[in-house]
Amino acid sequence: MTGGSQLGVTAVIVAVAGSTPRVVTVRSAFEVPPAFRRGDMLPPPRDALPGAAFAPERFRTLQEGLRAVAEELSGLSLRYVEQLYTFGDRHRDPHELFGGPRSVTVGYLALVRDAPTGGEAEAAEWRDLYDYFPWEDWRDERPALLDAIVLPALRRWVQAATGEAERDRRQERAQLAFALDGEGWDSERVLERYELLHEAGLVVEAFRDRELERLAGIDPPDINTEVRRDMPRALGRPMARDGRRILATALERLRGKLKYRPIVFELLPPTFTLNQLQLVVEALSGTRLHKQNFRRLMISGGFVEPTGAFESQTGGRPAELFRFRRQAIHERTSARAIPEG
Amino acid sequence: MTGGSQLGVTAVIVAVAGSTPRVVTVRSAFEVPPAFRRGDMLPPPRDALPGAAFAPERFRTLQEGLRAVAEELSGLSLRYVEQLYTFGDRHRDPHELFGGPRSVTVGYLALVRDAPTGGEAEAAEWRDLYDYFPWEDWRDERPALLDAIVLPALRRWVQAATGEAERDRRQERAQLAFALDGEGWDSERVLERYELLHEAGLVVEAFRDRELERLAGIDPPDINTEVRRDMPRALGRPMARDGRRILATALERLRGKLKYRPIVFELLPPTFTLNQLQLVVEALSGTRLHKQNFRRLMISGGFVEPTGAFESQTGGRPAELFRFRRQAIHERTSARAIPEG
DNA sequence: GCTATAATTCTCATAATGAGTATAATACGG
DNA sequence: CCGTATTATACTCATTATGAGAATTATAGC
Repeated sequence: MTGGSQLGVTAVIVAVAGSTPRVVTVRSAFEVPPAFRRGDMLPPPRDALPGAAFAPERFRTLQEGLRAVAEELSGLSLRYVEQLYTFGDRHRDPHELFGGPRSVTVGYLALVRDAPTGGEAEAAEWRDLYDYFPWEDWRDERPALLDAIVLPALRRWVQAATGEAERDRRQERAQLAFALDGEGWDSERVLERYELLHEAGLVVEAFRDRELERLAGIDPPDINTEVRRDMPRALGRPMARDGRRILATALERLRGKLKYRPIVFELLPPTFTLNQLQLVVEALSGTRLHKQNFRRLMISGGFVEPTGAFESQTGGRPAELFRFRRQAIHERTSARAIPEG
Repeated sequence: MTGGSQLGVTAVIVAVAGSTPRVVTVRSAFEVPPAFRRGDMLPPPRDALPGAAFAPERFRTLQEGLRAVAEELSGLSLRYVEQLYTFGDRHRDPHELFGGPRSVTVGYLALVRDAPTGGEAEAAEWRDLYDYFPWEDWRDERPALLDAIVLPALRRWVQAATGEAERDRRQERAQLAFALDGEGWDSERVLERYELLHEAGLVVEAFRDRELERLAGIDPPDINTEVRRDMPRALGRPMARDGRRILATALERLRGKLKYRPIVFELLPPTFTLNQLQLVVEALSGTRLHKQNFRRLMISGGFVEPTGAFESQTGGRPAELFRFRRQAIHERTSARAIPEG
């Protein structure tokens, strides 16, 4: 059809265990056909997002196709599923470089309750989300690698621009995404940051993509590759294909939605303490929240109601168990769902 | 090629002329192959959203493909383009009913400055957005057709449910989308409302879809069809295929985004009065805003700055011309972009 | 100069927010 | 049984944001 494009679905399946946000990954297939392999290549990334070709004859909707992928892969039945974005850039799948069709995939975000630990299905593995984006976790402190690695490298990248106009553009983008001058980090700009790092040659994928283009006989445009073989993974764990781009899109959407829709509850058991709830929100937003104000917003905002039961394994005063108020979805639509401080 | 699916792109191109929100439509092709046509069919809807099959060999990205569609169609060069959603439900394109492949389309929202009136390109036409969703325009008053037609019909639909559980589900959905009991209309739930009307058989498309399934020899599930040939278009102007669903998705996104990102400015000339700005926001949000507070938010929120020039064709005191402050994008990310009252 | 019209500025009560301090209920070591 | 550490929960307060409206200003047309 249409000169060959292949449609698939890709899942970003997220859970939070305690205060660790986790995502399902599978082992990646080798990205380079045997005929093109060479001995000195970067090892292929082990992690990929679960996905499959979309089979229209089997499924009434794309989302059904996605649910099937998740079930077949890990036995997980997804609670909350939301379409994210459709990725169709040229060469997003390396197979296209070696004669394959254009690969287009519809990315989905799915939320599940906690992570079934340990011995689950074959290839599926849960990984810490921040392994892929260490610069996004500001819960304990401003991530050290920002000042140690990212910002200096970005400044060099800005300076290395040819022409003043291009330098200004780079400066503005770096400022907006990474708050170069220290003020104004926007926790939601996850995708913008990842794409900037890719463009500046600071993630392993940038190096790999260039190498693949060379192998395929395309002369890649010369990008600034700070990343060498000897410093792989300095900026987060890589993923196969454009996996990290899709993952960044998911985290960005999640952080944005958290603020005005009560979706955290999809990640929690039926009853929970306010502290558990807060830890989950913090895990995803990557920031710390003011405990008392968080509690105030949840209760007076009508998001939760007390059950009367208590949890006493707290180490201090027992905490009351709450449940989500489903009617909250109806009321006060423009209510914020998490406070700032 | 995974059992045959056809990938396309579809554009929702929006402009606002004065206080009228408009969208580009093209003439629709006949939806039923000649061999299946019958004399007593509903006339095919004249309006369709512009779109085309995606040609991967021509375009590096899906968005490039979309821009090309828009240019070839109307000579429009799009200022602002945003991917909306990918539509891939079975039978969304009637051709699939008659042996065609599954049709999947990536919908885009595009904003352009004003509408080039009159003699534009071949098939393209600008139409009032609210022709398709008359129940969404609350600027002058609560739309009369809500109480006259929609709510009574929805109540009948709720009552007609088989089984109490299903009735409760319908009741809750109708309440959430249309504020059945009078309180709590949420201007953002555009898609939910359209889909509910479709499911309740209150838009012409519901009738048409059933008719098409009959023609194709599929026995359609019996839905409640309030809509008859003799009352077509009572609930808005129909569109070919799932055009109105895509359009509803676009309006919903637009209304949502308006609240926290300064995108209105994409629709305005470089300088404008605050009244013009307000009229455009109102045109899209479908509500009236408090003039003084709107002004306060725009100025103190840093979205606009005065130019010193004035517009004197106002009929009263001349209004100062303002321009958009691009830096506003950087500052205060969580700032609201329109006030409530 | 008077009037109609619309833009603009100001005022004010109320609610929401950010940041604390104070108090309550448990476990545990002595 | 008491004191202490620990965590949950309640309460306070200053500041800002919001919704609503009155008052003032600048034009056009008679």
